[in-house]
Amino acid sequence: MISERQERLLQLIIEDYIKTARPIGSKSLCEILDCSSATIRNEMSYLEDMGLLEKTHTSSGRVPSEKGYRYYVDNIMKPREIDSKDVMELETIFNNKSIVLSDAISKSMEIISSITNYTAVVLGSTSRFNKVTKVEVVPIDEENLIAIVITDRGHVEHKNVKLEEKVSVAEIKQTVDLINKLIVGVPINEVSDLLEHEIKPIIGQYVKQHEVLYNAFYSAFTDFSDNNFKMNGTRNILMQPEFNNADKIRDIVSKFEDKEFINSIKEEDNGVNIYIGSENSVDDDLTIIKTKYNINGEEGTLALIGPKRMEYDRAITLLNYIKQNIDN
Amino acid sequence: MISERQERLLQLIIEDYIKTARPIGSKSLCEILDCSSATIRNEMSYLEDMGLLEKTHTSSGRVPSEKGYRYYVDNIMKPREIDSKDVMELETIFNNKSIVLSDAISKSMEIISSITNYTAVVLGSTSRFNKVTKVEVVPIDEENLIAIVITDRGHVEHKNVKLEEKVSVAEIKQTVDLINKLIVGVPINEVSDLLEHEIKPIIGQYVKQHEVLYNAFYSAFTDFSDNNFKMNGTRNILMQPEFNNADKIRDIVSKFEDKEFINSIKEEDNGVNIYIGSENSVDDDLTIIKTKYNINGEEGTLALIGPKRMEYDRAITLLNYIKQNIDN
DNA sequence: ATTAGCACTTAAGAATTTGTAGTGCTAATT
DNA sequence: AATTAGCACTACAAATTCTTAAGTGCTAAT
Repeated sequence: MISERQERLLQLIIEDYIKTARPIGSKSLCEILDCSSATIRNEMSYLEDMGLLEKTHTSSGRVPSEKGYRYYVDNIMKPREIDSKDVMELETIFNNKSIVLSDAISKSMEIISSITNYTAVVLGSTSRFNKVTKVEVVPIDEENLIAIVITDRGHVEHKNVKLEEKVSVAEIKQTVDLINKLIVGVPINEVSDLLEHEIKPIIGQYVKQHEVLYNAFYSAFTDFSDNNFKMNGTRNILMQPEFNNADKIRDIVSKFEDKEFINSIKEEDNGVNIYIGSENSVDDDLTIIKTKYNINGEEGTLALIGPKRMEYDRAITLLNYIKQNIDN
Repeated sequence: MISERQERLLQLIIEDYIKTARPIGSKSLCEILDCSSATIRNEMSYLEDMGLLEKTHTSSGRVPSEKGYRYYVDNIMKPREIDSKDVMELETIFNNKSIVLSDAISKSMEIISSITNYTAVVLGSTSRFNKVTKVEVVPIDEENLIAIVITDRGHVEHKNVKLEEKVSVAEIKQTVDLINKLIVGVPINEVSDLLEHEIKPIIGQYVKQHEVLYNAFYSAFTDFSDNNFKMNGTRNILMQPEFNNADKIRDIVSKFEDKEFINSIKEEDNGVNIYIGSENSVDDDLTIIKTKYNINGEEGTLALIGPKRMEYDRAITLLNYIKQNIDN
């Protein structure tokens, strides 16, 4: 068990370390805890035995361990009130009635990145439950056409398609009409099945060059994974003093280059999830806090990436604020 | 003036330095140039006086100066035949008839980045001369709609629009029909003018809530600058030994974060342009080679970013190869 | 339970040493 | 006149040592 004083000590060490990024020595806390450095050393030693603190070398001050941060987040930290300075800019975004939600989200994450100096990620993806509202095809010339799919939640997907052979405009129109008749209202995760099993045979009956056209549309409809991915303030995280090392920075930049990296983290629950160091699969030296939103079938992921000594309370509060605003 | 032997020496030094990234000493070239190191030192000293070589310190070997690279590119280097290994993968992409040009470009730049270990950039933008083929509006609910604009060259732009007040479906349809009637065939750079001076007054006559609708469409049509920007292999450039320094890497990453950075370089001519070090406005330690394509009104920029000791001949040849393939 | 006191540890920085890869210059050689 | 051998010199780079400062743990006294 951990005494009240020990918990208070842990809090002081973590919060100091978050600010300064330097190991904390026993002497520096004497006044605050109103006892001698020896006493503090004893307590520190106990916290180290519990795995909550670490030393960088035998005679160094203490640094929070991953477990220490976890303890702090779970037991000590209180979700702080959102800062009035912070909220100002964000509020104007969400109050602006003429701004579309997805833009509001991007914009607000930009702001969060810049005020926290962490890296913000928005990964918007269309829910599988979006239903097709309309399929539109615009011929460009005899070989090229554009297929556009619109869902009931306002998601638009378009794809340039190159036909391997020339196909008459009439046939294209016929095909599209057929598809439209059969496909509207179908959730997009069922589209490819439907295409293959129901629509394909029918096209075959009516359309001469059905193979060519079918292939073209099939590829247009199945490639729905064109996620919109936005990252703000990559540089911010690199500026943190713990990453003052060329190889470490290269490593992080490399990881960020794969746009799927954020998906490698499995969600725990529906709230704001915190992955400290090795709890995330991206990098042991990073903390990633992450949440999902799902508003009318448009779903997405928000994440904030910082060093392990992140200002947890502030970051969580901010991310929560955005989530609240999206959900309302 | 520079003698033949001096030019040969310069070439040897540059090509060696491109490979090794280490200063070249006089002794190492004795055998190749068939003379003593003292002679080479004399020649080197002359090349240094000409500003083509530099030393990192008084007793170091020589390193090419920016002027040296420039001389090399302008006078010594011969555009080398494209490597058969390099061309293989690229060829299959451009020979694949069912792949759309813009995808072929992205894909091939990806490959170039990975085989050269430089960073590749594709910045596609729609030419101002694309003409509007169709305007489509899909209502999502009473407050939201999607405006889609398609051009004759296959460019699709869509925008979610939030109406400040509820507008009847009939009115929306009326407005769209009006716009469609007047706007099809107009180059997109003239659209906003047309909207303002010709269409606005007409909408005013027929449509009750013309203000709301007009504002919505105006913002949808003017925001055409949604360039598609792709960068491959950011990490590659950071791995170069000359950037083995945390601050330098941070600096470069920061510069790359602004998607407009590549536009800050002014094109010289229509071919493949080379900007060595301070010749580009991005970073004194980088060389950027850059070219434009314009095929049927779809135009864009390709760039390859490497260290100053870039394999100029190879990089130029590769970029040229892509350009050729796009143009045909 | 707390604390004063002291021996001990380690990293980090400064100063010193040593080695090495190179230079420039001069005088001799071709 | 161009080339080269020879040598004194330079500056970094890597290894070594020295010094300091900030911390610890432990013991014995309070």
